[in-house]
Amino acid sequence: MNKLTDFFKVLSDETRLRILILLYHKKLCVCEMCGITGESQPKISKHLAKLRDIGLVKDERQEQFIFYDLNLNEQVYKGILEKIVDNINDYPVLKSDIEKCKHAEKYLESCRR
Amino acid sequence: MNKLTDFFKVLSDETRLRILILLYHKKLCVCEMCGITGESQPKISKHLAKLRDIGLVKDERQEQFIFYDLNLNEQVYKGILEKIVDNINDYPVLKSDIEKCKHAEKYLESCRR
DNA sequence: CACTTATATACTTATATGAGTATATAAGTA
DNA sequence: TACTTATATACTCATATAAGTATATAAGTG
Repeated sequence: MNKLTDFFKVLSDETRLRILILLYHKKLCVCEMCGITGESQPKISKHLAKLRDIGLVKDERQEQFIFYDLNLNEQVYKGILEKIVDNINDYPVLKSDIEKCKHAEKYLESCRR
Repeated sequence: MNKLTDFFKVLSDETRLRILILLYHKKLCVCEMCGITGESQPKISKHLAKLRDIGLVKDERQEQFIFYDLNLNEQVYKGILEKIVDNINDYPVLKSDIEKCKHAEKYLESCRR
């Protein structure tokens, strides 16, 4: 059951929740996630590291960028994220993130600030 | 969204998760929950207090006992608990709790140890 | 009204967690 | 091979959290 409670601990942090909901929709690289969420790179990277450690995401380098993708083995986890997405209108921040992620590429250029 | 992340923080503690899944099945008093889970009374009470504070459970006195019941306003929350229950075979502790809660009354007598 | 019982809370302590800043690493490019 | 860029990690500090023990409270009972 630790795996389940650990999963909920992941979701209990807003930044991580935003990341997971983003990745639920699209494979993204770190600087895209920074751009979309407005959070700093170390912050995003650190949370991604946690997600990676417990196997919820996987990373893959594509040229200069490292792209992250969901890696949800358990059906339960997928179902829970799905519940949130189904009620996305209740969560404006998540909804706005998803909108922005449709044009994620534009955050690639502006990666360096 | 804080409400959502707070909900997940609730679920990230094993004791609270056990309590919520129990209450999902049956209205219970504190000492029944202690008996079923094997956890101490202050521990259970403290976690119930948190659940009460954020409005996830409601309490009601019946004679000597104070019974707790789920108070899930949001459909999302109900849906998430449902996902867990649907996969209860993956979580032996929760499954055993539910079994025990079918005979919860017997923990009323033995409340005082 | 004293006593018991069920539950709640206070206090202490140990541990975990997250943020920010600075720095390291590793791959790509000139 | 030096330089840049993208990402990861280390370090520090402030805050949050959970557990255990002791104690308070509030209702019921003799």
